[in-house]
Amino acid sequence: MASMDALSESAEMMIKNINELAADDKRVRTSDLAAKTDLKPATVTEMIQRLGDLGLVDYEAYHGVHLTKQGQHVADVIEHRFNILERFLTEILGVETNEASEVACRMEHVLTRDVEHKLTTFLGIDPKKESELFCHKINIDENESPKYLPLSNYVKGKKGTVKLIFEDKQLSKILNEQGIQPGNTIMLKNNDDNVYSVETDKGNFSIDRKTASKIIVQN
Amino acid sequence: MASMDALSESAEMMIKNINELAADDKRVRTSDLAAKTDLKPATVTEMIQRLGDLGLVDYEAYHGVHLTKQGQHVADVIEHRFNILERFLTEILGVETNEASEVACRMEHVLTRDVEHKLTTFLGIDPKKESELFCHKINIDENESPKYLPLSNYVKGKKGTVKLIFEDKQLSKILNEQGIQPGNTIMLKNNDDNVYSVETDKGNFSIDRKTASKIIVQN
DNA sequence: TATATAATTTAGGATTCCCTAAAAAAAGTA
DNA sequence: TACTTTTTTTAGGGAATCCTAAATTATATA
Repeated sequence: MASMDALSESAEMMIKNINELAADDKRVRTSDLAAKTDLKPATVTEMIQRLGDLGLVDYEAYHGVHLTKQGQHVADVIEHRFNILERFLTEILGVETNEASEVACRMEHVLTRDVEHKLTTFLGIDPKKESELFCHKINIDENESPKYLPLSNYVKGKKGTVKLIFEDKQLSKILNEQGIQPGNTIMLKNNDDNVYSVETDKGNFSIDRKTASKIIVQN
Repeated sequence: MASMDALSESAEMMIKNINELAADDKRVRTSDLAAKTDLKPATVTEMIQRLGDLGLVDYEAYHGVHLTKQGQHVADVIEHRFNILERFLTEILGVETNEASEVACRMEHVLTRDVEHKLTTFLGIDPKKESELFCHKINIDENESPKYLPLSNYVKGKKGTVKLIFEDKQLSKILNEQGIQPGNTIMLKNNDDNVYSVETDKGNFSIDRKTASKIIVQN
C-alpha cells in the first residue's frame, strides 16, 4: 500500500498489463508483455525484476511472472480508476471511445483515492457496493462531503437540492410531478436496500434505488 | 506546437513556473525558479538549457530566461487546463481545494485538446469566448459532438433534451414553468450575442446568454 | 537424445532528471 | 577599483527507462 504512491507510470502500466494477460494461474511470459506494451523484451525483463524487488510480482528467471497479493491490489486500483475515468469521459463529456481510453490510461496514474471515490459517487455508483477493496465509508459531514451526491448515497433525514436527473423524458416527467426537479429541495426520510422514501414540497413517496442513483442532490 | 506533445511533465512544469514568475518583461532568475520548484539551481540550469534548445525559452547564461512565443503558448495551454481541471474537481466533485490543486497539477499534463475543450464546455464556459488561443470551432456534427452542451453553444434549429440546470431555486422554477427542465426537449430557434430564442412544449420565449450557459442540453 | 530454434537474460549504451561539489561570473561593498 | 559575497554554471555521478547486440536458457524437432 505504501509503495503505491511511489510507483512510476511505467511500473504501474507493467503491473496493469501483467494483470490483463494473466489467465488462470499461469505465469505471464516476457515476450507477451513485450508485445502488449510495445517494449523490447530486455526492457520488460529489467522492469519485472525491479517489480520483483518491490514485492509486487513473483519473478522467476526464464519462467515469467505473476502478481503478488500486493501487486494484485495495485492492479485492481488502477483498473477501477481506468474504468471510472473512461466512463466519465465517454458518458458525461462525450469523448470518443479511443481517445477516452487513451486519456483515461494516462490519468489513472495521477488520481488520488479521494478523487477516485468522489468521481465514482458522481457517476451514480455506490462505492459501498464496489469490491471490498474500495469500501471506504462515505463521509457526509457538512464540510468535507462532495457538493453533489446521488440521492441513493444520502443519509436519512438529510436535506438537499436536486441538481441533475439522469433519465429519459418519461421518468423525468413522473419525477417532476412529484416535485423532484432541479432546484427543488428534497429530503430522504428513510431507506432500506431498495426503497427510498423521500419528502418533497409535493408530499411523500417512495422510489427504488436505481432511480435514486440517477438523482444528483446538492448539500 | 508539434513539440507540445513531446514535452515531459518536468519540462511543462518548468515552463509553467517561468510563466508564473515572469513580471513585466523581466527575465526570470535561476535561483527564483529553484526556490519555486524545489529543485537545485544546477538542475534548473540544465532544464532551461534543454528548453532553450527546443526554442521554448530564450536563455542567456547568467542572465535568466524568458518564454518565447512558442513557450508562452505552452504555458497558456497548461494554465487553462489547470484552471478547468481545478474548477471541475472543486465545483462539481467537491474535492477539497489543496487536493484539487495537486491533482489538477498532475492531470494538466495528460489532457488532450479535445478533452480540455469538452470539459470547458461542460463547465458552462463558452470556448469561443476564451482567449483566441483556444478558439477552435465547435463541432456539432451528430457523430462527434459532445453529448452534453450548454444551450448557449447550440446551433440554430438544433433540438436537444435538457439535462442539467446550474441555477438557484428561483431561476429553476421560472425555467420549469416555461418547459425547460431535465428530460424536456428544447429547440434553439435563433440567437444573437445576448438573446437566445427557444421553443419548448410550452411555447416560444427568450433568455439571456448567461442563463443559456447554465442549461446543459443533450443532443 | 542431440541439435536447431525460439525465448529470455545480461552487458553495455543513451537520455532524462535529479543530485553535490567545484569553478566561473556577476553583484555588492569598502 | 579591488575584494568579498552571491549567483550561476560546469563537471561528474546515480537512478529510471528505454535501446541493441551478445550470451544464455528453454523448447521443439529430428
